[in-house]
Amino acid sequence: MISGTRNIRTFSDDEKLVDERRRHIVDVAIQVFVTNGYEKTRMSDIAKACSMSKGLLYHYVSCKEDILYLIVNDQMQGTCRGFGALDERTQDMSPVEALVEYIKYYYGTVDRTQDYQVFLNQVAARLPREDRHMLFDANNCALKVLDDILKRGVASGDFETEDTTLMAHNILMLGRTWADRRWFLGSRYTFEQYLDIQTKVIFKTIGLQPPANTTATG
Amino acid sequence: MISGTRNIRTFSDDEKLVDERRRHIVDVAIQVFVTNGYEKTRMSDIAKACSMSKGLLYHYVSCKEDILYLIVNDQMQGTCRGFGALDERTQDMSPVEALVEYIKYYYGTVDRTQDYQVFLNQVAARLPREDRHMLFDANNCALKVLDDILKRGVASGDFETEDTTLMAHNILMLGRTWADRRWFLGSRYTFEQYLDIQTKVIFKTIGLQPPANTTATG
Amino acid sequence: MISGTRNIRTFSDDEKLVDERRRHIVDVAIQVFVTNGYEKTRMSDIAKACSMSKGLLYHYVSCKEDILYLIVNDQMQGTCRGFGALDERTQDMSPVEALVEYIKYYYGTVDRTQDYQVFLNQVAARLPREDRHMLFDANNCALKVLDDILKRGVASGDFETEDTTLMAHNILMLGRTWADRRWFLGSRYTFEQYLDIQTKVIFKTIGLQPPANTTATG
Amino acid sequence: MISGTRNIRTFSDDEKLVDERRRHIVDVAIQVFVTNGYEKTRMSDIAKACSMSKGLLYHYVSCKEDILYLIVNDQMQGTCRGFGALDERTQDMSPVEALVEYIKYYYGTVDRTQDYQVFLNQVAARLPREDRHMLFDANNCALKVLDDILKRGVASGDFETEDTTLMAHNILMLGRTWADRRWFLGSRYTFEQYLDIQTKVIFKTIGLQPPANTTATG
DNA sequence: CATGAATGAGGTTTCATTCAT
DNA sequence: TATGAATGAAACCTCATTCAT
Repeated sequence: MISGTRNIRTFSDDEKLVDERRRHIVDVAIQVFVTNGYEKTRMSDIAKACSMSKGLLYHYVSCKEDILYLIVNDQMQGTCRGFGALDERTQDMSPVEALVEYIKYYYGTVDRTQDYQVFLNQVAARLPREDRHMLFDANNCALKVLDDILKRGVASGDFETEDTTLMAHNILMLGRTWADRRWFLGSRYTFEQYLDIQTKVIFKTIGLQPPANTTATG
Repeated sequence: MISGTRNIRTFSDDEKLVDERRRHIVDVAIQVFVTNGYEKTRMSDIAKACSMSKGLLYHYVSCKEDILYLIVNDQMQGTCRGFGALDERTQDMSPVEALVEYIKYYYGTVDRTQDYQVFLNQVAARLPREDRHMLFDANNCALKVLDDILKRGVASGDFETEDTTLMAHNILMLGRTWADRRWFLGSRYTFEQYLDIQTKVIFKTIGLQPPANTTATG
Repeated sequence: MISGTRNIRTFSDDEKLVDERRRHIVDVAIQVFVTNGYEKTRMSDIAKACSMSKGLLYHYVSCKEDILYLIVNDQMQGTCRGFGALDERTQDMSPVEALVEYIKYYYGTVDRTQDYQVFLNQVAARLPREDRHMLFDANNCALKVLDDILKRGVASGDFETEDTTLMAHNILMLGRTWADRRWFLGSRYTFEQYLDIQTKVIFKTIGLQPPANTTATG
Repeated sequence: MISGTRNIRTFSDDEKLVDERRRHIVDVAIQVFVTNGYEKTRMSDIAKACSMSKGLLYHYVSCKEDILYLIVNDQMQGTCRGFGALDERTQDMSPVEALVEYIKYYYGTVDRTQDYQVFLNQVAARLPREDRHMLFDANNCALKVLDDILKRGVASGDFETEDTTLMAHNILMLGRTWADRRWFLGSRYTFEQYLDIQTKVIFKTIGLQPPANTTATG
């Protein structure tokens, strides 16, 4: 399930076990990496956090970089799956509803994966060049869905914007910011407030009246 | 001149020489760090790039982290100085003029220091906690000036925005994005185009007509 | 049957099964060792090549060195048995016939066990001191039989040589050489040619006319 | 001077020092390898034997295999140089004198480098394929000189042998044997005796009267 | 009897930092 | 002031061996 394109050496033939263990390793390692930083984290730290011996860890992964790959790949697949579902879900909505749904979904995701977002900033440059495409792919996944919504809105006359792609990009970036600058934003707004205000700002930017009720739960 | 709050061990008494050498180290090291990453860069790499021996490098710096500190500190001081000057320069302008000037200045700075911006993402988490304040300070420096401009604009009725601080923050973030996402934006826009479009977007967001002529070259 | 002096731990009481399995392990392991080298071969490689689990392998052998011991011991016993039979077979022959028979037999053995011979060079120094005697024993086995033949030949006036033991040793060494230097000799002679020429050389060395017909196929 | 074809990573630019240190490492490491075996020897063992820290050892050598390469390369170059000189020295001699000189030289070399010869047997199979040529080269070096001598002797009617190359090879192998089987030969002969007897045997093999006086020093 | 997941000691290699010259 | 040889702690990774199932 985490297994993407790259093939990672294993000493076990039990595919189910390997997936399970890698799932565990990914879940644990990301926490350790986020806390200590990628470079400062030793393989033994990860092993300990996984309640495994170093040796066993190396049964499922052939080197430290593999873990990085697994983490990024896992997140990227999750991202794409999430936006795929969102895309379908918003097909029947009006552009405005779809936009609101999108923002709510994406900003929520950022909020839930703050640690990962920050971590990604640190390690993106470390990823071997042949693996960078994952970042592009995930970005495009997210962008495409929003771009479509904006295009529909422009076509229907709901939205005013010259460049839907840049607008989509901007909306994404302001979401990402919630993670990048939590040390600044976190002390000023709750997530709900941030979502609310930014939604209003975005609405205004594309020439819409602010939504009556953005957050579903109120 | 680069020496901020932190005191860094030196074996030299000639303060002028120390500053000169540190200036050189900072300028060179940032390039090396940006190219290879902080962790992958060895002290000997830096020494070689500086045309110094390792021993001499350690005359001006007591450890690798010192170099990181010097780099960030240098940039942060530059930032604050720049925004200080900008602040004075915009005092006599109308809010609209000041805003345009601000955006032009900040986005230009981001463009010129792209590498540093990206590098900072990687190493921010590595900075010892007692040095993180530099990031806050630089951020506040930049934010304060813009916030003032926005507040003046709101007061004068030129701008419409509920939360000037968030708006200022957004404007900054969209500038930073030019560096963070150059792999996406760089292939779609020249810097001038990006500046132009984002200025328009910002204007719309705060209820202004787009400026007649934002970029100097038109 | 393979079990020599040393007692090797087993988890099985079924002696016949143990012998059978060890026979298999020895036959397979020597191939793997010869291909990869003793040190580079992992126990899991051997287990896999034997179509066993590592655990089962350890039922018949207590450590890696045991396998080495079993291999050398097996070969050494085979050698001694072979030369024992040869000894009996040549008792009734004339010294000249016996010598020819000996050379044919020994050189043929070397040819058939080339890999083992080369392998032995690599690992002889690795054998624990208390197991080295196997090499001496096998050497003496082979030497004794030949020495006897030469002595008979000298006594009968057929052979001329001052030092039968050294002569015997030389004859053995030139046989071993077929394995040691196959990268040189193999491209110049077939085994039959090599056997033929060396037999002639040996004959001349001990003052005999070359044999009319040494190899069976002529 | 030890530097052959392969380029080995260094952290020092002082070529003279590097050569000197590598010379030392080679001289020491071969002793350690011979005593403990290549695989059982740890880099720290070599470092200690060289009175260096592990780290310094790695300044002159990039991995354990490099040391093996240096040793083999060094010996092989020494071999070729030695046989080159021998070749020149024997040009003006009669074939018989040249042969005696050759045997004395080669067998003496084997005697002096016993440890290395045995070591080479152990590690030949470990050498990366691209480095094996060194063994061929050294072998050919030695063989060529002897082959020439034998050919001259055959041409002059001094020697009788059908196949000079095989004869040369045999002579070499019986020399090598002094090292390979010192555990057998060493207890029966002194080196001088061995040299003496084998010279006689070789003489007889090529149809010569035994030399009046083989060992120069008597 | 049979399996292969699990262990952890131990080996190789790296590199920030020191210090004699 | 300037050098770079030297150090050694610490990281990564391997694999013989064990043992619960």
